[in-house]
Amino acid sequence: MSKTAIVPTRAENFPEWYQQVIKSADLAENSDVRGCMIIKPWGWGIWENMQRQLDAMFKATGHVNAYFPLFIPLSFLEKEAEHVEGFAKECAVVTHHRLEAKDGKLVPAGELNEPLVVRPTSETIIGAAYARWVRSYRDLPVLINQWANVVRWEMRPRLFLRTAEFLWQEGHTAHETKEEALEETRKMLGVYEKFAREHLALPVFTGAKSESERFPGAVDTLCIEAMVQDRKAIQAGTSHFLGQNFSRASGIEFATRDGGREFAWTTSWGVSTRLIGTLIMAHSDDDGLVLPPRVAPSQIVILPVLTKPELREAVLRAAEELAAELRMQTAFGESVRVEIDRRDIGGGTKNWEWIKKGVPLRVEIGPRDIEKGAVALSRRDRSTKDKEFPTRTEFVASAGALLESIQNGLLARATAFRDEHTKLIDSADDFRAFFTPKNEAKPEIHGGFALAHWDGTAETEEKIKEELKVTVRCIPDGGDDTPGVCPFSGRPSARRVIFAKSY
RNA sequence: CGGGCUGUGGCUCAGCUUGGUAGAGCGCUGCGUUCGGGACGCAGAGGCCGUGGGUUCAAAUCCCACCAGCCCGACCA
Repeated sequence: MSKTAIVPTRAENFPEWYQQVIKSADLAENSDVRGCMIIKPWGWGIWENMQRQLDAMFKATGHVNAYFPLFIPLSFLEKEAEHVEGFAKECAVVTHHRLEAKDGKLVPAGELNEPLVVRPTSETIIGAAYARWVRSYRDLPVLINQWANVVRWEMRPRLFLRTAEFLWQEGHTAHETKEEALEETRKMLGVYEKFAREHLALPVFTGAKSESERFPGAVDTLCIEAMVQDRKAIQAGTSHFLGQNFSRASGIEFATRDGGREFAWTTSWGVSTRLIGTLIMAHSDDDGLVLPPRVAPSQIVILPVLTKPELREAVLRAAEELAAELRMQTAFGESVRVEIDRRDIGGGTKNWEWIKKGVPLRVEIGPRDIEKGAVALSRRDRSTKDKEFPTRTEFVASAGALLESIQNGLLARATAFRDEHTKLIDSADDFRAFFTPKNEAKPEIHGGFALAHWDGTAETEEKIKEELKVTVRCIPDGGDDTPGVCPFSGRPSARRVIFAKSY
């Protein structure tokens, strides 16, 4: 048995492995406020890349950015009945606006006339603004996105996957017609799917949520659903068709082309820092984080071999020169991101730190390499022992292609994994067997996505959830839509849906 | 919000049963030897033992209360 950098391994204890990967890669940590995390530079670097790349895709589809307030008047939240019900239990509420010293302590003072809710999402406050901005069909569509933090007071937080405060983007659009709004909802789901696949190397299923999993207040919730290495599903992004529910609640009304009045058709769509958690669980291994090059804060780290003091200067200079040449190369249409680790610590320790951080390419350069005009190259998608020795020139010329091949390799691997654990299931017994671990005391990784028929009722869904903790993750687009029989109720089923345990 | 467990240097923990001068490993700092796969030696810094009260000549240790965290449940787009 070989030693792994992460203890325990994925097979031994997946949730604990996940925490250790984050810690070892120095991505984030829990803060002094329960449920809130500190995102450290390496983790933030990933988010910055996601933001930059997604933002470009939003702009390319005609959206602009704006910013709406963190605080929402309580009365706004009350406007949409289902919305209230969905979020009321997890809202942080601001009731005072001042602190006064009393017995050496600070106590809240200056009670607000109307409490303010820290946004759990922004439909209501953005709706109120749109109601003022939209007068005529000529004012439509409104295509706005905002990058923001939101707060949902979660009982059981987990770094990146579910935190009380998290970062996201929320797009909010208003349209003249139902068809246009539906098209927008679809279009943005497509953007998410493409981003997940091409940038995060995550194959995802797209589809619609069942009634019970729908966004509170939405007519329809579309989602991208990913599978991670413990074979559970994770909702990685959602796009909602809100119909006229929110425009009616907020009064987004416009004069139609024929002189009538109508409520606008709205959508909203978002992805969050949860994508980072998804990324970690999808690609990382027992030696730590594995990053798709496209979102890696640094794609190549140069590790100068600093042995003899008299050679130090020369080695560092060679490292600088190599870095400069690499930065002139491109991968994915951007210039290659390179950093040099100049720290004077043990070479082995340093190397392992970068393995755990998941940097795609590690390049050692020392006196012997300089002499031979070579570098020692290691890829994060290969064994940690593998080392190649291309010439320096070869390496520089191939750097971009190497990164792209790592990116493609990760996607291929994740796709194979997902396909291997996606099964057509037709009987209730097979379904139970699929989702039941062999060792109840210490459940092993089991299950996956079950493509099974479902009668479409919330009762059947609830029954399955009770028994197996398995839910309908999505009613997938495309694929097999032949009718069948629901194995749980015997009633007719319009088509197969994806069942899985989920995050 | 229920049930269980845990709070001791930066981190992981021992010490508590049976009260008597605060411990280890890792990490950190300095010096030296090392260095192409997780180095070693020596010297050092660093702690109101979660908080408050009680018992006692004496409390990390016993008792009570509170606070915080973790796990399990409930809850969760």
